[in-house]
Amino acid sequence: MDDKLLNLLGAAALLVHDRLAEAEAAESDAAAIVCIGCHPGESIEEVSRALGRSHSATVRLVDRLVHERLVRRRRSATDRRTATLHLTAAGRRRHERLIERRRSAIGALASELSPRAASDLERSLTALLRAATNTPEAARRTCRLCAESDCRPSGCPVEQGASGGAANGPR
Amino acid sequence: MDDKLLNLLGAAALLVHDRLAEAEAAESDAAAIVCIGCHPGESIEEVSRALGRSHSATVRLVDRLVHERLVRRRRSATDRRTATLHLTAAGRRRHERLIERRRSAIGALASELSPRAASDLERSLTALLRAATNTPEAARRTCRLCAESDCRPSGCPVEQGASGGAANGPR
DNA sequence: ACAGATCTATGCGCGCTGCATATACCTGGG
DNA sequence: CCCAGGTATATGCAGCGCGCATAGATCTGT
Repeated sequence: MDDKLLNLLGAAALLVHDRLAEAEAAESDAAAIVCIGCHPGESIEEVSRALGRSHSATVRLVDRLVHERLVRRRRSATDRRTATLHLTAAGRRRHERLIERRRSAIGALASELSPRAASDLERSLTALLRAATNTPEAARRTCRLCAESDCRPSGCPVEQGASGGAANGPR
Repeated sequence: MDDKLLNLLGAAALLVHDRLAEAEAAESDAAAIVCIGCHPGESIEEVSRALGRSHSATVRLVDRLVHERLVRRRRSATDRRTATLHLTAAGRRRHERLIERRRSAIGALASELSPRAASDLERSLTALLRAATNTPEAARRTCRLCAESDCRPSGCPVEQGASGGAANGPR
């Protein structure tokens, strides 16, 4: 395996991450908004696994978002221990804004690519993501900031990898 | 521009970042070790710019590393305000270990790729990194975790982008 | 020689974290 | 029916790393 490729991959990941951080579209709060926005009704426990944070950290995180009137926390009807989380109208607007910022931050990078380079990149990243994702949990984690509506129609390679099948899910 | 590609790029960056974080080879302390290891004698101010942290945060960071006997802080002979930073022997060992962890974390991802996909990825990432880097400062920042010895021999696209030229630096 | 810039260092308060624990609730075995 | 063990949320606590504001030392140009 080519050591230079490893550096390129690491550097590119860092570059993308930095640009997202500048756009305030990276990590924690943003991921929670996206997570709750795409999967309404999930519990704190589920969100904490998708975010890779401890349960208590997620509790405080949700506290903050509730305090900012972005998230509503209700008790489940069927299991009165668990909370069900939903975005408020303001939360949905924030979600939209996050997706938009993410799109433009990454778009600013990708727009420099030639069509040829773009299709090379899409093919090779698809292979990388599919191979690296084994479980649905890992898929949730990897896609925790994605705009799912952009990916789903043409098939998310992360989810495909997670479902174990080679191409399009279990047969 | 294809919105799906944006998601793929964002997800892959997150995946790589998470794997590096698990390997404790991401951010702050690690970046400082690599930074000082590759550019011995630099000042706290220079390191803080490469890391993208405030000056005071970098002072405390260096304090910690000095306290762990990984870094030596001396005063410059020519400018007695500035500190010159160097790794100790233990620091160099840590540097080696970090590079090794990073290599294996990213290698575990990249090793799944077919030779064809790997060369596609290398070409397209090279284009991406070159286009996204305009200044030497940005290059330092993007490469703050790289194993420079792996990249330099065959030309780092980040540095080439930073030096302003289209291909191989200014003519 | 003095003013302003530059570099390092520190006091302070804040925000987020994980650990340990408390409380509430569900589930299954007797 | 009741109780033990598991699960989910919430909270007290202490620690860490951060940035802001500022102090002190040193350089540079006029």
